[in-house]
This record gives sequence, C-alpha cells and structure tokens, in this order.
Amino acid sequence: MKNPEQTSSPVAFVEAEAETRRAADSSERAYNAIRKLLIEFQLKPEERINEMRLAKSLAISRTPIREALNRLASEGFVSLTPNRGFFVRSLSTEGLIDLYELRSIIECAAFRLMCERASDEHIGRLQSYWGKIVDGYIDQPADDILAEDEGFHLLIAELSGNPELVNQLQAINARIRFIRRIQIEHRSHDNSLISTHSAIVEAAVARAADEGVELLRQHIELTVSATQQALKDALLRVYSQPKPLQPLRFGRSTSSNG
Amino acid sequence: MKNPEQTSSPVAFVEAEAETRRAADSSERAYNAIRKLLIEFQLKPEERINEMRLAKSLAISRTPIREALNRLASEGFVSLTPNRGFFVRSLSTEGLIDLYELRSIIECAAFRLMCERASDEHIGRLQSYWGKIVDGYIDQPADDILAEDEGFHLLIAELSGNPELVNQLQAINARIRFIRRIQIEHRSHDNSLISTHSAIVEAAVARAADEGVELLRQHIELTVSATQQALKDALLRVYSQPKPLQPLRFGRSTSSNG
DNA sequence: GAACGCAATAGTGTCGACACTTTCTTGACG
DNA sequence: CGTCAAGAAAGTGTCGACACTATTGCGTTC
Repeated sequence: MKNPEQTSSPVAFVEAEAETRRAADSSERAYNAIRKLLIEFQLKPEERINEMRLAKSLAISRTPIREALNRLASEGFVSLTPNRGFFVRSLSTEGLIDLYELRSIIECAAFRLMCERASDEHIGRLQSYWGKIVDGYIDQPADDILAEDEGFHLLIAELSGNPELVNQLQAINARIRFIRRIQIEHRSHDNSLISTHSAIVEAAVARAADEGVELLRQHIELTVSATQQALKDALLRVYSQPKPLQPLRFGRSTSSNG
Repeated sequence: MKNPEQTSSPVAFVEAEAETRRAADSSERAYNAIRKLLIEFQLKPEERINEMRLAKSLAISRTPIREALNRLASEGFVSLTPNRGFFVRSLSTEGLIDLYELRSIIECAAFRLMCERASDEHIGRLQSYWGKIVDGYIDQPADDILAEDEGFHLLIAELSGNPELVNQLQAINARIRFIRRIQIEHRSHDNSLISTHSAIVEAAVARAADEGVELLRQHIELTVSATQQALKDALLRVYSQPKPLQPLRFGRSTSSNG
C-alpha cells in the first residue's frame, strides 16, 4: 500500500533548471519523487506531509526530504507552518486562475519582447520548432503534447532574450502541469490549439506583436475556462468518492490510511 | 545553557519577530541573517559560501544554514553546484536589467488589472496611502523611502486581486533591493519620483489603464538607467580598491574575518 | 625548474539521535 | 454524558558525527 519505487520518471520535461539547481543525489531524488507524488495527487491537497513516513518510503533520511520540501515550498507546491510541518498546497479554482493569469502576463510580454528583439534567425527557430511537431501533434500521448506545448511557449520566452522570463515560466508550468495534463486528456481544445499555435508563429514571423499577444491571451484564457472543468475532474480523481457538486470544499476528508 | 539571548549578531533588519516563540526559528534567523549579508555585500558576488564558517558565526548548526541557503537559492540570491556548495549570485548589469524588466512587466499588468477590477474604495486606499506618505517623502532615510516605495507598488499588486502578482513582486523586490537602496542614496531621481507616483495615482482614480501603464513603464525604465550607475558604485563599495574601469571583473578577495 | 601524482586538509551531503512542540489518548470531574 | 486536563505518543526542528568529494600542499620524476 505504500509507494515503493515510483522512480519510473513519467515526466521527463524540459527542466533545464539552469543555474540554480542540481543537488547531489538524495536531495534531488527526494525532490523529484515528492513532486511526482504531488502532481499525481498521491499527496492530496491540504494534507499534512509526514516527513518520517516519506523518508522511510524513499529509504533516505529526513534531511534531504526536508531540503526537497523547502524547495517545493519556495515553488509554491507546499507550504510550511512553523511547528507543524509541511502541507500540500490547496487546490482552488481561484488559485489556478491566478496562476494562469500570471502565465498569460509573462507569455504575452515575452512575445512582445521577442518581436522587438529576436533576430530573423531566432524567429526561424520558433518556426521550425513548430513545423517539426505540428504533424500528428494531437495524436500523441498527453504527456508528449504537454511537453511539446511547454517547449513551444518556453521557446518564445527564451527568444525574448530575458532569462528571468524563462525561469518564471518554468516555475509556473511546474505548478499547473498537473491540471494541464488532465485538460489535455479531455482533449477539450483539440485543433483550435494547432491553428492558434500556427497563427502565433505567423504573427511572430510578421513581427506583429499586438496581434500575437492577442492570440496568446485568448489562447490562454480559453484554456482557463477549460480548466474549471478539468479541476472538477481532478477533484473526483483525488477523492474517489463521487461527492457530487462540492468540488471546492476541503473539510476533514476521511483520514484513511494508517 | 544552550541559547543565550545573544542577539549581538550583525542583524537588525526587520526584526519584528519577538513574539511568543523561542525555539524553532533558527532557520528563519539564518535566512534573515544571510540575506542581510548578501544585500550588504558582506558576502561578495560569485564568492563561495562556507557553511561551516556561517554556522559558527551565527552560533547555530549547519542544518538551518542549509535550509536558509536552499530557500535563498530558489529566490535567486545564491546558486548551488553539486558537490561544491553554494555561491553568491553574480552581479551583472544584464541580470539586473532583466529583473527590472520583469518587474515592469508584472507591475504594468497589475496596474491594468487594478483599473479593471478594483472597487472605488480600493482605489481610494491607494490614494490615501500615497497621500499619507507624500509629505516629506524624499527627506527620509533611504531605507524608509525604499520601504514606502515598495509598499506603494505592492499595494497596486494587491489591488489587482491576483495574489500571485504580489508574490512575484515581493520576490523581485527582495532581489533588487540592494541596488535600489544605493540608487536612492544617490537621489538620482529626486522629485520626478514624487510627481510620477502622484500621476500614477491620478491615472488609477481615473481608471486610465493605458496612461498609468505608460507612466509605470517609464518610471521603471528611467530607474534602470540610473541602475547602471548605481551598479558601478556598488562594485566600488564591494571591492574597496579603486580598480578604475573593470566593473564586472570578480577576482578572489581575501576574507578579512571579523 | 615545471608538470605530475599522491597525501593531507577542508568542506559538502547525509545520517541517526535528541529536545521541544503538537496531537492523541485516557481518565477525572462537573 | 460531556468537558477538560494530564500523560503518552507522534512529529518537527536542530544538532553533532561521519562518509565521501573537492581542493590544497608537498614531494617526486623528468
């Protein structure tokens, strides 16, 4: 009933993580493992995280566990209450919408900067990136779609020339990835996604900043509305009981497990 | 007999934490202390951080030191290299400009959202906040100017209704605070700062999003150019030797111990 | 005299232990 | 019967120690 070895690494995303990170073994492993548990809701929203149990199940001591949790706290995955330990971030519609809004802000700004600054050659990279993956794009597994979509948007951030934007976007992506995956499994935006991406590329080529920004904004905002549905779905997944329509209540959910 | 109440450490920044806690705050103390060292350049850019020495000088063990450093790493103050430890973030003009650009992006977006969403009563809070501090604003100590300026911009972020924007802005502020303080000591923008802030408030009252955003953008961009000069000044401060015009070289400086 | 390799030193990454705090259990009292 | 309190159990926060890695210093070889 525990989770013996989940190191199968299902999500090997872009994670360049650049300058600031790459700890030695245990810590890194703990980080990846715990993040996976969070993304997959094996640790449930607002649940208290038991360091000792985690340590035992990962077969390492509490020190690297705590380092990983601290890192996850800085990234907004969990929160830390003084003498009571770490808690899984709560899952609320508003919180997610705020994140999407932030994402939209960052991406739109990145696009605009890219239009102003990137060389034609750079824009060409965006064009060819999209050109390479557009065929059969939606026929892939959800994880691949997600990775390539993130890659696309991340490339725009890179081409803005501001590495801080890349960092921010990566952090945001990590936090909304779980819900995006569910969304994609719903296929709730199918080929409008493809045509939008193509249009964005065209706008980039034409250096039409305003137009591209508008496309991006709509693209992301459209995603937000789908998110609401995906969120309900996620909650059903988490609390297998089909509590019909109370998706945002987190009271004391049955403290099973032992 | 273990913890004497010896607060003779060189930390006196925001210590408003004299509440009912006595233990369990080593980590927090370490965080504040190290951050102060970083902000004041007592730990110099690209310098390797010696955990043991820090631990000894703060009279706590390495565990909370490492927790604090991990936190600072997530916030971009320091970086971590696998088996070699933590290093102070490098200090480059480009890096700072990137941060200012990010700040501009966040703040402009926040202002726009505030115009769209905030109630008149909320806008009134901004108005009264500024009204309260505008008198004698530039005649205060640099730290007070800085705090109130940050408060002003942070209030806009709050009034945007998106707490993520507040978080982002706070993180950015922390990273550029050291250079902003130096800037303010230069008085390099004097009363244009006041008139600009006033104009921003007026734009908010009039819900003139475009106008306010433009004011903000210029306000921040103007600051950026002053930053370049402040940076040179900072570097002189750090490396007391007046190496004439090699502001971005970081050699090895012997630690003078204290 | 310089480059190389080896030993000694310094420093990080991780561990198990312990003190103190929170939470749960049990029993007395109204 | 419910409320509260004291003790027990569980859990976090911090510590000192140790293993392993990087760095430094020294002696050897060419």
